[in-house]
Amino acid sequence: MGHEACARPAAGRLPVLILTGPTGSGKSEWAVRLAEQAPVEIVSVDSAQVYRGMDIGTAKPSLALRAGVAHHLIDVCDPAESYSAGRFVQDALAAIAAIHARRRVPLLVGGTMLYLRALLRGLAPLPPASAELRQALDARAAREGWPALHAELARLDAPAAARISPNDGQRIQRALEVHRLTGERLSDLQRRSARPLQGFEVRAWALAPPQRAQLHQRIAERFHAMMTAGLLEEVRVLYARGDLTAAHASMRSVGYRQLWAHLAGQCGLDQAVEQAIAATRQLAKRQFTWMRTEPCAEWLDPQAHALSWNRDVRRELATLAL
RNA sequence: GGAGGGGUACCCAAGCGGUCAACGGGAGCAGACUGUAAAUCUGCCGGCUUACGCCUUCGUAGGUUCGAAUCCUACCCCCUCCA
Repeated sequence: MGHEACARPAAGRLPVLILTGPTGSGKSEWAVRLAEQAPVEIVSVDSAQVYRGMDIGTAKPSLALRAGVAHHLIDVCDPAESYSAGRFVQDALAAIAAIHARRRVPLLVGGTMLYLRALLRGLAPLPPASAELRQALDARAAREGWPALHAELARLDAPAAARISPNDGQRIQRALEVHRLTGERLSDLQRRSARPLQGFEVRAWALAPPQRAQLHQRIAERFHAMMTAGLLEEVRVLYARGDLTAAHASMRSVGYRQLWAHLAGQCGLDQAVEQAIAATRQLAKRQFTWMRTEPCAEWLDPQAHALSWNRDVRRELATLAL
């Protein structure tokens, strides 16, 4: 993905491998199998696996598995905090550097496409979120409605407002926040961004199950398996902590959000499960949309290419002098 | 057997003579996406069509009417209550 992935290697650049795909496409298994047979360490690109205590619902690799194969950027954040794309870029670059220092190859695996894009194309130098500001903006939006704040944004940063829907509270909020924090327009700041992976040789693959219906089937089965594995209990523990709310980024994750609503008495369990499965399908669909706009990843059919991919990558890695 | 209530597009559901291919919601499909992104938002959503438009729909079959998802008749199915 990104232009780097298209460029053919200049000799001597350090390799960075990327394996992405929609939820349930099997990328984690592929990655682990490769890492068991090659000098590869896995860097998770997953906005939910970063949270501690969210294991079953995020399909997090088990501790036993992680003891055998190095995984990075898992369990790095408490669910009461919010992780972010900016933090991910920092953390991922640090992990990549550390892996290279061990003369091994980083394999970035995950489906959080914004994180991947942030790493490949870079983020503008924007300030991090301000909880107080956001709270104030939320309060105003509750009174006046987001369209009113959108109108304000149109006065402060017309180009940004033009791109953002008057109903897109999240983006209106961020644009206003950035303006308030920096005195500059988001649309100006976004013109500047470095390319974090510029110096590396990047190879990217995307697992794309060709049959949507089959993926949907898998997604449903996987969620039911999570329930059997104790997902409801896991969410109940988080619910019982007392310091988390449905508004936390962590608790808005697929599966957690719906089961949280059930625990809060807002719907029956069957309904929550059904909604969680639908939300997972929708997530997978959005991931496809990202994948289609990133022309530089090579698409693979997970059924057809599992063995050949593994073999080809190992062969390629063997030629690298680390 | 008797008394009520109901059958609307993939699902739920409004409509109760024209302005109805039929309000809403869900699901689905497509798209956007720069520090919340497993988030947030946008468009499409009976069929054919780029569109104008045309065609087929509101349990089934008839009927009333210039005109019916909406009124009448018969029939089929579902639910509740009484027997």
